[in-house]
Amino acid sequence: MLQVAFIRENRETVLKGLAKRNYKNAEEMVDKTILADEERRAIQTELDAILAESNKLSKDIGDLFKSGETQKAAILKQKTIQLKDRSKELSDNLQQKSTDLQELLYLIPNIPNEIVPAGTSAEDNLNVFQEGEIPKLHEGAMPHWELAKKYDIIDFELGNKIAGAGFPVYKGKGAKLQRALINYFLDKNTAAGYDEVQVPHLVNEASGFGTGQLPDKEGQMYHDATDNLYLIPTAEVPVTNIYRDVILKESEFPILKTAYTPCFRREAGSYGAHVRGLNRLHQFDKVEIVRIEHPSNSYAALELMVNHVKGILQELKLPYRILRLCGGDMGFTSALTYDFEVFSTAQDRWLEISSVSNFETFQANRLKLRFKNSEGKSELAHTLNGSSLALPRVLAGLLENCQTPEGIKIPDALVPYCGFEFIN
RNA sequence: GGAGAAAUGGCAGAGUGGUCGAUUGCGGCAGUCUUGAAAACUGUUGAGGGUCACACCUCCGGGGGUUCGAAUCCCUCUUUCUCCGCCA
Repeated sequence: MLQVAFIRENRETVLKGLAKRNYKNAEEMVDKTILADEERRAIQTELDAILAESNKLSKDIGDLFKSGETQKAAILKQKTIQLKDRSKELSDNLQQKSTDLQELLYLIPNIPNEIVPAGTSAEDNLNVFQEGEIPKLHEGAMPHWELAKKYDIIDFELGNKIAGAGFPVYKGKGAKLQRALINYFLDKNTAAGYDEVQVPHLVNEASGFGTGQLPDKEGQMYHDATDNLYLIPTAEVPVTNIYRDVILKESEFPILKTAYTPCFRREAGSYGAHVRGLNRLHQFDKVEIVRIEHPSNSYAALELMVNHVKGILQELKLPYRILRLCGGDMGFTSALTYDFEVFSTAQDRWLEISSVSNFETFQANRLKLRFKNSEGKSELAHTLNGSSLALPRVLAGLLENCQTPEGIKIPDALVPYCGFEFIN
């Protein structure tokens, strides 16, 4: 959520940023917001004046009672009763106007960083880096869903029987490889200074609002209506919300957290060839990294995160590229996002495996995540997060790119974690 | 799930209707002393709105009510603790 004072003082910058996102009705929305804010403050000012007067009268009444001048006190009482009617009215108006303003602010996405390319779709993302050799596969090489069946390591039909489409069952070496990847990623992250946490997989409404999943992505999360809890779509939600309503000391920066969690996404309405196998699931595993940073350091931190993920992919020897997302493809809350994609040789397409973003103060403003700056004033912190990494597509890329006529050759870095070199 | 107790500033802990946004202690920060540190002493130290800056307004778990006036009284919800029940 943008700060209303920022919108008020930087109307043109905000409009320019929203244009880059192809945000509809930007001008109307922004002006409505500015107007609502003005109205809110006008009501507040009037209300404050009345409350001040009424506070003063109440004190006087107290004094009069003490000195026994009950007649005079009775006269003042009459006055305060009138003020009370008016203040009640104003405070109702204020509440309504504040809610209106809040609702408008919830609908306005983050302003993209200057270097974010303009564009409307994935086509316009900027390829900023690519490395790793795309292997030449042998005759009869298969996509991962066929390999999964051939070696009996992932059973999609069985998952469908138990829960539904998009809930695979990992079996034998497949299950073990999952566990190996999770441990490997966590170890890489903790070695890089990220502090490991285990967090709830269900979150309340306040947490959903804090990181920006609510109110706009309501339908993408599984929701338990009985207790009003949401299954997390990513560890970003519970981990970042650790710092909701927190005022940090400047010396506490930077804060680095990593967590493994399953992720749940309803992903309603997307079916077809591109969602086969592991490409898109309702439940998947992911290891996440989260940073809370001083505003002056957040873009340096973003670079560190990008390099960290690079390091892992290099060690796994997977061919990958890095995209700087364009305004139209970026998430609602992000100011700058780099997507990592691994090349799936057998499918002949790139698969997104990580998304690393700087949210600047957008989440912090919702979270009320602040720090005391050197002048002793509260200032919003910057939040960042990235996948390090999402399992299913790494697994898909790994199965497809590492396949040989003899079986799947496990990358060296993972062998100590899974205890076998081949799936055959 | 049942019964009882509680919820106050970073922490501890006073405050049961009228200069209480809140005594005090610890912690934090600044200073004095010291070569430096510790100790001691002095000062300072919640958040939000509003203002050029003041003034002023709001907040004592959340919401509502009584009253001219509520941290203090009433209702309600939530959470925590203790006891009982159930249980991986």
